[in-house]
Amino acid sequence: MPETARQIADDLRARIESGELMPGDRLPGEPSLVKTYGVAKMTANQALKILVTEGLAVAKPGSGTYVREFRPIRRVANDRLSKSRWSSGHSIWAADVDRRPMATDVQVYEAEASHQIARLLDLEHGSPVVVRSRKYAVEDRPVQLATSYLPADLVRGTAIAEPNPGPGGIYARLAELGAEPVNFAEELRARMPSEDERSALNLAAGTPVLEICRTAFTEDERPVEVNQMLLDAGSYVLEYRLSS
Amino acid sequence: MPETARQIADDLRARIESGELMPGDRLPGEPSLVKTYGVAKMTANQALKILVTEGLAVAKPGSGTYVREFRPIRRVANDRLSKSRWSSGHSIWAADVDRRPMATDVQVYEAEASHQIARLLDLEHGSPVVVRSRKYAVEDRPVQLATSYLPADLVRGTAIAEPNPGPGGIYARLAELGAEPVNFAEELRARMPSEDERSALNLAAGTPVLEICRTAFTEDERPVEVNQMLLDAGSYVLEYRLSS
DNA sequence: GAGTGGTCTAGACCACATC
DNA sequence: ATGTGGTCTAGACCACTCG
Repeated sequence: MPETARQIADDLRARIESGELMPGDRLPGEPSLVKTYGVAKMTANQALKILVTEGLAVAKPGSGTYVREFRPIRRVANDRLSKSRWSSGHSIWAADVDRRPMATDVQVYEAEASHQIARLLDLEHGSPVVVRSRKYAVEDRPVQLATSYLPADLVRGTAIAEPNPGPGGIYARLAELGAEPVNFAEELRARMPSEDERSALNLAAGTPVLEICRTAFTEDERPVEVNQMLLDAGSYVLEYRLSS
Repeated sequence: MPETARQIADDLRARIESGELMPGDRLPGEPSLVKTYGVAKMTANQALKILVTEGLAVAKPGSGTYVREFRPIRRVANDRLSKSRWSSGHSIWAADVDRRPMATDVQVYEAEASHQIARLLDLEHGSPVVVRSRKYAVEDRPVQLATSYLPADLVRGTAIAEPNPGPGGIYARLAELGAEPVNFAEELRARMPSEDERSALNLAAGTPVLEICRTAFTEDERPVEVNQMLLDAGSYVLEYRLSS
């Protein structure tokens, strides 16, 4: 009778999806599964691990394995300017709107542009760039890493090169420099995190990350900022609004 | 000496990230790891499985475990109308532009709107909707599932209720009905797939999915279509362009 | 202290690939 | 026919949490 671990996982998954086991509930433990299914302890362990890697459950050593909860943050890409006329409110996933990530651990320094960054910013390889690296957290839980790159020749000596760029953020400062960003291109991808990323974001196993690379352009199509973001996919729902 | 499986996985991961092992290369097999690390076979198995669930490797039973390749398709959300002035070409991830997904397995039928769909389409719960379900594939590999819902009162009896909606697709037909979609809202989320989804998309373990729910609105802000998509995250890079 | 998940071993059988 | 990954067992030790 092989395939046992998967079948146990299937059983438990069905009980989760049917609503019998609700988010936050404790799943049957390993000893319980050993008894009810007549399998070895390690098989029971693997069955639970399947649910964990699927993102359906979270293991708390010493306590139990629990059905995962999903309470995402809503990130509206067109936030700054869209008057959000059509379709505000018609959302498919419930999300806490009021929980807003706060920036922590801001680090600012100057470095040489990598090939990739240089290409995106229309710079020579090795040109100096100001790097702004920061972590965002909600209720002490990290949810996003972000690193911005700006041409050093443009922003050196301004508030943009300081940890706190002042009211309105770096975009307000860029506008004051005559380089207001008005167009944005976002490239987006989902994947599993590396070990480093998993520990930095304190991710449970089975949680993917959303990798976003946003380039900001001025009115005359000059790239002035590249922002590389890494989001905990279990904490975010992204929203985009597009018009013809 | 516990933590062995993770350490072996760390070693192999480092060799992948350093470029010593390239995409498509074969990783050391279980017997090899048993010898070089002096561990039990199952520990070697788990080490390889860690890399698989991280999406870094693909196991081919009977053959070996290989470094995964990433050759995404580019999906430009603003495709239809953006003149793509600023920043075409400045992309961060290499992507095959010419590989375009083709629709297969188109199914069209009428059903009653669920709570969710009814709310998004501004309909009464249980109102009739036309459902268009289809699968997209590239070179015989499935990459996307999509299901569209449209008010049956609007589209019943038109080409939209046929498997092949004709040139220009259903949006051209909607325009002919005086309900041309001009505004779109996309909600997006990444997560691990269910078993059903994994088999439908033929996903390797360790591959997340991108879940997109797009609502299309007419000029007078009336929702006329809800399209729920499920993308193989290992096959896609999404691009969005935003303007002030 | 009792219970939990996490991990490892040593050995076994299977289905499948490749040759 | 050989080698591969996939899985299971039975028993063991650990670190942790909880009452």
